[in-house]
Amino acid sequence: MDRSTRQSSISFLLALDLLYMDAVQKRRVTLLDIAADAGVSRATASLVIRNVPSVAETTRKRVLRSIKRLGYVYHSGAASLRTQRSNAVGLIVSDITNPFFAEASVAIEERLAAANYVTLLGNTSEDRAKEDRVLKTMREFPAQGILICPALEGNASGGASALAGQLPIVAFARRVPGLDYAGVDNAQGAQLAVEHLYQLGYHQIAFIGGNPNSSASQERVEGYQRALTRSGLQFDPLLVIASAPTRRGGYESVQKLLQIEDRPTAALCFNDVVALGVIEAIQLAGLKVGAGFGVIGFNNIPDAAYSLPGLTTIDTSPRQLGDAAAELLLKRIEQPDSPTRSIILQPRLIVRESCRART
Amino acid sequence: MDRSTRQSSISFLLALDLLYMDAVQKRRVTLLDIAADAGVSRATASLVIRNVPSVAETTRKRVLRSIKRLGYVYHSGAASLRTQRSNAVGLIVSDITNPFFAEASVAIEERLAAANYVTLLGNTSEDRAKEDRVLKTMREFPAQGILICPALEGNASGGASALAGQLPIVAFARRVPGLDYAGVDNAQGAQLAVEHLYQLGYHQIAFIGGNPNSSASQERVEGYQRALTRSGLQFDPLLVIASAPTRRGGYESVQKLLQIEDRPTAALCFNDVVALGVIEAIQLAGLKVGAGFGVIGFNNIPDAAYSLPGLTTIDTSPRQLGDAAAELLLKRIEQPDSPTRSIILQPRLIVRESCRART
DNA sequence: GCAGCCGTATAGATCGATCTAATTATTCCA
DNA sequence: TGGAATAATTAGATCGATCTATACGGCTGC
Repeated sequence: MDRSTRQSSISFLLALDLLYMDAVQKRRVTLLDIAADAGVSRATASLVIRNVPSVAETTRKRVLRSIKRLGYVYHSGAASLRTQRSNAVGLIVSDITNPFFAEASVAIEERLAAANYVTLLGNTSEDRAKEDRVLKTMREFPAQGILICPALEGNASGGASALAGQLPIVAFARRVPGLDYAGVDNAQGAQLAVEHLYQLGYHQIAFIGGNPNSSASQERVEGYQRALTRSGLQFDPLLVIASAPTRRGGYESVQKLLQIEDRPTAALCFNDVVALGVIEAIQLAGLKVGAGFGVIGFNNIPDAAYSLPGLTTIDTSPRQLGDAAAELLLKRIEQPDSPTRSIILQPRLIVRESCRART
Repeated sequence: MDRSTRQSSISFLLALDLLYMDAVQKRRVTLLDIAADAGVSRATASLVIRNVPSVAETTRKRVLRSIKRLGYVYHSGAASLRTQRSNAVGLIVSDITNPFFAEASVAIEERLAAANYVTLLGNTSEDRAKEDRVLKTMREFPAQGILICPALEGNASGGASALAGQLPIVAFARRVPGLDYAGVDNAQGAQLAVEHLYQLGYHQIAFIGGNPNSSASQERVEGYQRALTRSGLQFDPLLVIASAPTRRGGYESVQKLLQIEDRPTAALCFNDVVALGVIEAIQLAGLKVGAGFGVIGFNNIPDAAYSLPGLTTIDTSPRQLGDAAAELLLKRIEQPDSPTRSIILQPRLIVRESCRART
């Protein structure tokens, strides 16, 4: 069946086609079919589906009727090839199982969808090799831009850095040298937390959790240290206990914490999930979270409000973060050669019951 | 600059091109450029990048060198158009913020990536309108198949059902009539839980959480009811308390629970997150979770092991679920006309401390 | 009556790959 | 050494849309 002859003997071949569709194979209905059916050219049909105003009302109606009648489905892949815009953006997350990233991802997906982009998801599970694979796939797709929270291990995303000039790409939550960045003022957040603890009378403060490779962790430790110094307290590297950023990580860190002589009276945790693990373990050890032992988290995930005791934490609003990151990327797609930008969100202290005035 | 003339006067124009690339605009390097540079045809270049063996070793090397030299990037979008395979699959989740779905999504993304598919993410936030929009976008993309956990509100995904014949599509975690389905034997899980409670001496058992519109919830309530009956207990609709499937939902449900005369002594919760909320609220009310009041969750999320007390729960292995769902979809993409299939995973009881023998 | 213009419609080239069918090089064996 | 068999290569069509440049009919105004 020769495609180019179809236009000439419209209705006859159409009937044939419909028969074939059910019996042999469902051939895709294309603009050419629509054009033939409506008695216009491919070009005109294209104008109609794109809502270009220069089409006479009567023809538009006729084309729309054909579209409905034949069950036409738009093929954006084909359009992408011609327009050179795939309307796809890659979202690379180190661990979408982490509530903070999950929230941020939702915000990103929403913002992108609103701007008419499809989100390509890649979860790296903190694995650099997987990250490189995903990056490659997305670039070849080709995605019009990429949002990435780089996997840890090593200090920066080599793959992502390398693409910097070639593809709009924005880092979020973790810095990558040379890239646009949306993040939280981690140092400031940690500082707020430590000052709060200090004012309540906690003077032996540990920092629990976080991977030393992550910029987020580095910045938080930095703020922690700065606040200690400003309050006239001594910074002791032994009080910084690294762990996986999970509940389990927090739980297990407490064992180390309890072995320290001159045992800490409070802990600033890398994030809320870690903090919840710390709380369980501390309580299990017979200490009283809230009065005897102060705990502060980071991120203010929904669960934080419903733990017992309620978790005092630093709000970092992942949704805003995701929104900001998506916004940065959209801007960069528009202007690929603009200078790199950063958006740093200011965190807030949320006071609950997990650290009250020390008795 | 005429594209078709380029092939004839290779090196001269190439030099020009490179100059232009930096200065004016970076034109994409295509297979035609590679072919010209390597002194072969477009077709041969294509054979090389696809690793087709029928290419002489010397030409292969020559082409590969050109690819590297010109910095060629494969364009799968163009290939998709020709091969009619986009290598993209849509993943539509009602709420990826829910740890259960997050885990399942990770497994899905991994399985799809292994099969060389890109995952298009759509988060519906339980919003049917958003769901329809996402479905449309993905169908037009065009995705080769779709994995969907339909949004609630109404009882079935109208949009998804409608696409059943036209596009490979698999439902997971929540049933959709007429579609392939990967899910958990919810009734069986609930039954295990109730039997466990009964044997430990809890005879006044409530069911907390879950949206009556979700098939998962319906099935769990069904199993709950069946187990009660088998154990010779009375089913009381008042003991079934609906709520959002969140920590907050569980927390708030406890208020209603405590107002019931002849107050329940145990609760089977719709999921672990709800259960954690229930535990907090119950403890706040001065009851003792574990001995005085039994709580069982559903899903066995990582947090369940680290709550205090450890949460007895029904393991539903979201990763396996995601894996099974992806598997179903891949099979259906291969054989679009095969009869619909279901994979129902069998849950296991995980005993921890949140319900011990009733004292 | 004719140039000029506006509103519509369209033919044909194009995006960047792959596929088909045919062509050219090379090898092998009688 | 000739001719068949096999290996390697390629021209041109194709996927399904959009874009550019042009054509055409009708209307205005001088």
